[in-house]
Amino acid sequence: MKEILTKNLNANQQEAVLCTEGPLIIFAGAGTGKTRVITHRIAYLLSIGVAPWSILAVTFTNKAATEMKQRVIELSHEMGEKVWISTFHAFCAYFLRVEAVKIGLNPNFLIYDFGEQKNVIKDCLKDLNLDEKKFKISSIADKISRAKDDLKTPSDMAAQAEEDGDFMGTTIAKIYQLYQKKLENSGSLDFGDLIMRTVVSLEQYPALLEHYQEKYKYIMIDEYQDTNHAQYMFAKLLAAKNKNICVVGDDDQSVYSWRGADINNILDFENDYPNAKSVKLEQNYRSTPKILETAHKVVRHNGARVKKQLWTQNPDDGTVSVLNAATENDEAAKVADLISLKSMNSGYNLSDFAVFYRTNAQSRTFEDAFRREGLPYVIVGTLKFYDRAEIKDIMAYLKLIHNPNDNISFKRIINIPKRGIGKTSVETLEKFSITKNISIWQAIDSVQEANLTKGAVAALKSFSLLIKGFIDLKNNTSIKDMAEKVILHSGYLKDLEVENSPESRTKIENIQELVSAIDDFEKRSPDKSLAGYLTQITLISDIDSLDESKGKVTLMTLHLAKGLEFKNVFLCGLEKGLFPIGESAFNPQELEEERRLMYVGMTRAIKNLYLCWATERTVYGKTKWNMPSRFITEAGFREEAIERQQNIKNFNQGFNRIKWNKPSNRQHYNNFSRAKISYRNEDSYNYNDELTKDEPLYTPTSDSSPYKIGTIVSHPIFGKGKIIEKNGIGNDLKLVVLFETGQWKKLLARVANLSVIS
DNA sequence: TAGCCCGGCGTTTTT
DNA sequence: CGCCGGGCTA
Repeated sequence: MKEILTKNLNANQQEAVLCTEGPLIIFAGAGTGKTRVITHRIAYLLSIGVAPWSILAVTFTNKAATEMKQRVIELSHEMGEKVWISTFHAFCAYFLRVEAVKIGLNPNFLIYDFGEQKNVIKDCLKDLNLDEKKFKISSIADKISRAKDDLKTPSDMAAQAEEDGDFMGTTIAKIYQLYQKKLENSGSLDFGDLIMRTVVSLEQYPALLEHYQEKYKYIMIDEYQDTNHAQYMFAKLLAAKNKNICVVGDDDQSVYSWRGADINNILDFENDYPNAKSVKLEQNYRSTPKILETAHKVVRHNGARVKKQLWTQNPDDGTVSVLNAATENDEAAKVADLISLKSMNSGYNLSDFAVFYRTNAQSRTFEDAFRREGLPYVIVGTLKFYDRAEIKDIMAYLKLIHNPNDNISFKRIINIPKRGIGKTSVETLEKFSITKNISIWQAIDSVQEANLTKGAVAALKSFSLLIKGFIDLKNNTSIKDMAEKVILHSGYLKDLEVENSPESRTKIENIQELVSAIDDFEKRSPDKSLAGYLTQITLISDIDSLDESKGKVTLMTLHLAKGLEFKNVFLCGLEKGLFPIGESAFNPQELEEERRLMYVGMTRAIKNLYLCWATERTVYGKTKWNMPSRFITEAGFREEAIERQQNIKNFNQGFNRIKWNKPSNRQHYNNFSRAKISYRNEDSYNYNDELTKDEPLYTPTSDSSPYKIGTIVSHPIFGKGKIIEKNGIGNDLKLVVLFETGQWKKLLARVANLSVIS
């Protein structure tokens, strides 16, 4: 068995797999077979007689957890099924549900997502008479979340603020306190509570802690570099008895400090567990040596890191190159061109391409360019399916049916669809409920006392009847039927049907999708309760369903790219001020995190890596001239010369001529390549010839040459390329060809020796 | 109560 | 530039 489980592993991987007892830290660099090691280690534990229910493996994403679980099952079959593999949050939610009574928690608690958290905070500000302009909701939400990450209670926060003489902090502590009270009143927990309540309960109830310590004799924590203090304590408490804790991570890929992750957890592991064994996985199975070298050149600029360097036996093919564009539209157009070129002529599928950017706002130009080019793409975003308004509305109904005291859900749907219960009515009712110390729902029953208009009272009564009707059905109706009844009887669907706009039709489709997702859940999940469903929903995200994007280019932020790999990667917007973003260049710690993000992005690439930047970029309606990102120079691309051509005016005339005379799909090549900038490293040249200033960019329509814009050609030295500009005719015909390496050349057709491919 | 207009604001976001 | 939310008006 041991042989079977280790024969496909390298020496270091084997060492990690076979080390089962005592604390172990595995530094697993990008693409070094981390999941392989974790899953084999679990399988090995099972093979030597460890009971499956005594192994606990936690990660951060559902995607990682699902994948891990699947691979463990492949290796260990039924035994693998019984191993607990999940996210921190899912485990804690389960723990709190099971132990709720013991630890004084409402066992029917639901989980508030970020949007609901913000609504609660908004209510708190109103109650405390605080100005939303002074106390920004999202920043308060952030502070409260960070406090929970650090296991700080409202009074901890208040004490700290007083010690520091921090008036703002004192107020935030008050908000935090009220916020907790409101969560408790509505029987809800937020994400941070899941972890914090678990840790606090384990600390508070020694018998409980001992039980779980006994149960989980082997603990594995994935992505350890991203753990926050609460998660760190969680692992530490559970492992304290048996000390069989195995953490896996890569300090070079820690990019979530702004969410409370503490990179010191991984850096200090060997101090926490003095007899810990440490294994470094440095052989990379993903990328070319060139990509790894370039990525290392960047990340080695960081001070706070464990020294290590990835190496590989992979062949040294593929390219790393810098792609400069004139504007953000030009950047997107060039990327789109390269992708269509390579996918049509070099045997790549569209799903082999990914475009990464630092901010979500950058996705727009790519969407435009891809649509123009007819390239299918998928944006993996933060807007989850379950974040869509119509989905949240239906979910709010379900939540309210589950727990009518949920004020946030109540307020969300009280007037959706419109029932004539406006802001003022709700406000009056809520104030009334606060004075009576009951939920808004409960207040409806004594609504006569609340000084409301007759119409509002009647509307509230009928709303109350509607919800009560649903509640009566709750125990003998499936969730799917319940959802369908809600959609129908609330009038929600009817409103959308009457509207009959493209948007409303999309909403109806989404709602239908929700119903089938619910159906699916009820068929597959062992826990078919409404509470089970609502919990599961809150804990999933967009990226979990990424696999479906076959045949499409993937667009996403760098943060979402972690853990993925693509044959061709475009890192875009590599400009000063954009990446590293904002002021972070001035703060060493933030700069190092940005650099790790760059490293994460680079190490996603299997074959070809493009570092893209635009000389000019319009952000928030303002056009700015940019310098290339320091990460480009750190990657070893020497800045040979930067000389900007300012002749934009002349150029725009050319643009206009193209636009009016030939409204083709090429118009996004306006102000093409005005920057004369060249970069080189050892074996990757990227020299942009300067275009002659006065040439007309107008392309004659009567032209018999085989070279058209969009034609794919092959050059004896530069390889395959696509014609993206042409000027002149006959012997003077000049072409601008964008080659697969990302470099582009201006060529005189007469002498260039091009052959037409398609 | 509901719809419109204006002003402020705009990193990243595993759960 | 474009979105969202608050405040004002019909």
